[in-house]
Formats: sequence, structure tokens, C-alpha cells
Amino acid sequence: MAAPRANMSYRDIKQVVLDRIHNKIWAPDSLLPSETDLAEEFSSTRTTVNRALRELAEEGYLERKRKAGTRVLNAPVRKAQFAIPLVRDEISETGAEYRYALVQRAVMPAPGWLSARMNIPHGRDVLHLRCMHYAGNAPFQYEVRWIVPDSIPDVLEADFSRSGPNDWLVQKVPFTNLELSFLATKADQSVAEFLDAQAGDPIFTAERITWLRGQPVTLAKLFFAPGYRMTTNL
Amino acid sequence: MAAPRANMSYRDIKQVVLDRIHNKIWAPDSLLPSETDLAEEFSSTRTTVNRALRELAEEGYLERKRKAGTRVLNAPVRKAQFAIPLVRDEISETGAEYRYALVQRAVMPAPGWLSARMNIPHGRDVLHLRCMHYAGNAPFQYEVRWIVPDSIPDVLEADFSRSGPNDWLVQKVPFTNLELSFLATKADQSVAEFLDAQAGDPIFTAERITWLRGQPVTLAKLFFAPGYRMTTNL
DNA sequence: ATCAAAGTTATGTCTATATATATTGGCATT
DNA sequence: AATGCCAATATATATAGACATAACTTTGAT
Repeated sequence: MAAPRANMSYRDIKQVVLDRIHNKIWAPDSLLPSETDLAEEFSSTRTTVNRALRELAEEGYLERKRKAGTRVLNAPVRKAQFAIPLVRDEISETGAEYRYALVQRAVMPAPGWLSARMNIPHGRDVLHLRCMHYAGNAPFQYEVRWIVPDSIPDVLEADFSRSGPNDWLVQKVPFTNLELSFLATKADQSVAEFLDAQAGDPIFTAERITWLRGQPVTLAKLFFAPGYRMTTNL
Repeated sequence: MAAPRANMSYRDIKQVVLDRIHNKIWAPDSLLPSETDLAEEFSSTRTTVNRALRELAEEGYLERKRKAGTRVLNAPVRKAQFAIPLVRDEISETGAEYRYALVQRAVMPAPGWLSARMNIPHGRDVLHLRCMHYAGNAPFQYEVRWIVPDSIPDVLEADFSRSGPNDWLVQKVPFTNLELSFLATKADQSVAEFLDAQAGDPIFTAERITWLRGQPVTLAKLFFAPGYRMTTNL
């Protein structure tokens, strides 16, 4: 059991606090001593204790309110963090060679569901792309993307036959807001063919919509090959 | 454009730095001025600048190394953060009434795949549960769970007929490690029946394994009703 | 020329202290 | 009983200065 001693770093303090929470020395829903008191107990300063508690709160163990104090959360809302790598990097990391192919490119009026979803004026032209990402020879991800060209200079002239829209957009267009969803979809005939799956197979799917200061930028549907799983440890 | 002025908070500084990154004043891969210099520019202190840069690094915009300095990441590895709420809370928040039902309870030798997955001695008895979580009258989640009773006192005596193992475990057993995966599975006959789906429907599935100081605690497979999507904004 | 030691420097963290701000609880007024 | 105001208090954030540590750079010995 970690015992308070002098010269404890904020990391040490975090650990001691965590231990006490686990051992119910500070029970769920109970209040912790004030930062001042803890600083004294740990022969530390309030600044250091503050950092420890602040981080534990960020990690979902504590709840802090001015004047109200610091409270132990009864069901720690542990937060899963997923890095969202570029497909290219995700594939490279497995050691496989990343390959890309453009399947289709078209400029077309925004379909109704897209207008509604991204708040685009009805009938506005959008750029529509379908691409494949391969890990070696195996299909890895099928990408269906819409890009709103209005606020993105040059996008209609960009060449997406050699590298994907993601690479291009990351370079050219920053975004301020992102909505990311994960869901399971059923492979239709076309998706199945591209991903080397059977029609009807369950497909892990990500949908990401990005905005730049209120303006819709792009919507991507990413269909992962069968067997894909997104994993995190914490 | 945010212009440096006196009395900037660490939040202000974060915003200015972000703006400069977006406007390529500090290009990808380039080095930022040192904390000391920035502190001077912002008429602030190194401590405050440090917090701003540290948080931006945590958020995936910057990379920091001692002596080497602070560098702009070219493809910000934005990190998606998902809160992992208890089913109970997730349902309550929608306004629907949370209901729970125990479907099956059994003590059985660990099947081979489970032994391998959780590193349990072959043939060791484990507690196996199947439960349903409803939002109002609609099925929401079908839970298939294995619990390793060895290091968990009383779990074999616990009553899971009124409330779920999740609630119980959260109260009784802290965990130190968690592996969380998301994938798409195909509803088999049994899952389909419980979730009011068709056999073969794509099912968004979570698999979580928890450990306590190296000891396996529990593995849960959570099958969500059709239409479920996990969403986050950032 | 090569490698190891020493110096330099940017970030990492701690101490000490001060001001700011949100929230609570009590008290007085309506 | 309800409302509004005020003081107390815990957290939030800032300043100033110090030492620690990692990593890059230069120097010096072999």
C-alpha cells in the first residue's frame, strides 16, 4: 500500500488516490479532503495535488466542482480513447503494403438524405467518390465519400486517382468539428464485391462528418472488410 | 485572428496556437518557439504556456520532446473519446425505462476459446450468464458474460436475477486493465430472437475483457439491437 | 576518424503564493 | 414559505523562480 511520504510527484499522488478509491478508503459518492488538506498530508503543494486530482477527474474517476469539493464517482465513467489513424497508417503498421484505388468519381446534385444530414441546400452539386484501400492484396476498407466543394478551393481539380481523398483533405482542409459514428451494416452486392465478402455479411462501418466553422466539408462512410475489429486497451 | 495581448489564459493561448497551426503560420513538422519565448510573446509565464502546449499535445496536435522542442504534427492523430456508460445509464438518458432480465445462469468448465482468450487454466469452472437489457419494451442489448470466480469472493452466491452482473461487478470488483473491442457480427438464431431481429442481421457488438492485477476477471459480449450506433463528437 | 565525455538547452515538474470564480449555506427580507 | 443577498470555501488558474531530465551538440581523447 502506497504510504504518503515527502517529495511525492503528482503521479505518486494519483496512484495513492486511486488506491484509496479501490480500497474504499474513500467510498463512492464520498467527498475527498480539500486540496489544501491533501497537500498538507502529502507534504506537497496545492498545485501538485491539483494536477493529480484534475487528471483523475479527466480520466473519469472523480467529479470536481468549485466549492462543492471533489467527489468519488461511483461508477467510474471510463473513457475509451481510440486513435483515428489514416487508413494508410493503420495498414502500414500491420506491416502490409498499402495500396489504393479510385473506383468512381462523379459530380452530382446532393441526394436528399445527404442535404438533410449535412445541412446542404437542396440540389447543390457535390463531389462523390468511391475508393478502395488494400492491405497487400487483401481488401481492407471501402470508402464512399461526399465532398461539398463550395468552401474548398481546387477540390474539383484534385487528382484522386493516385491517392485518397483523406490524404488530400488532411493536407488542405482543417476541420473544426467532427462527428464520428460506428455501426454494423449489411453488405450489399457492391460492398460485398469490393471487400471480398458475401452479400449480407455484417460489416463494421464508420461514418464521419466534418465541418469547418459551421460549414459542412465532407461525409465519409467507411466499410471495413469482414473480421475487422477496433480495439483499445486502458 | 486572435492577437496576443496581456493576461491571456492558457485557453486563449491554446486557441492562438491552434489558429496559427490552421493558418500554416506554424507549418506541419515545423518547430514552435520555446516555451520561454512564447511566454514572453504572450506576456505570460512559462507555466501557463506549458499547460496550453501540454494539452494540445494530449489532444494530438503537437509532439513534444525534451530539448528537441515542440513540433506540429502533420496529420493530427485526433483521438476519439467514447464514454463507456453502464447500459442502465445509457438507457435512462434516452428517457426510456430500463428493464433487466436474467436469461440463463450456469457454472461450467471454461470452454477452450475462453481459456485461451483470458489465460485461464483449462477446465477451470467459470460462471456463465446471459441477460437482456430493455429500453422500455424494446430490446436494447443482449449480454453474454463469463466471470472467473477464483479471485472474486461471493460471486457464486450473488443474485443476478434482479440486476445485472455489470452493476454488481462495478460495485464489488475494481479492475486495472480493460480490453475493449468493437466489431460487427451476424445475428444467430438465439441473438436474433432476443433482440427482435432477423437471423443474419448485422449486429453491432462490443467485447470487453477486464483484469485485476494480471488476474482475469470477466469477459462480456454485448450485442446491441439493430440500428444501434455509437457516436461521438469532437 | 571514432567514440566518449561534457556542455547546452527545451521540456518536465515542483514549490510558494496570489487572485479569480463558482457554489453553498445561512441570514435577512419579502 | 419563498426569495434575495452575502460571506465562506473549494476549486480554477496565474505568477515567479528553481531544479530535474532527456536529448542534441560540441569538444576532447584515443
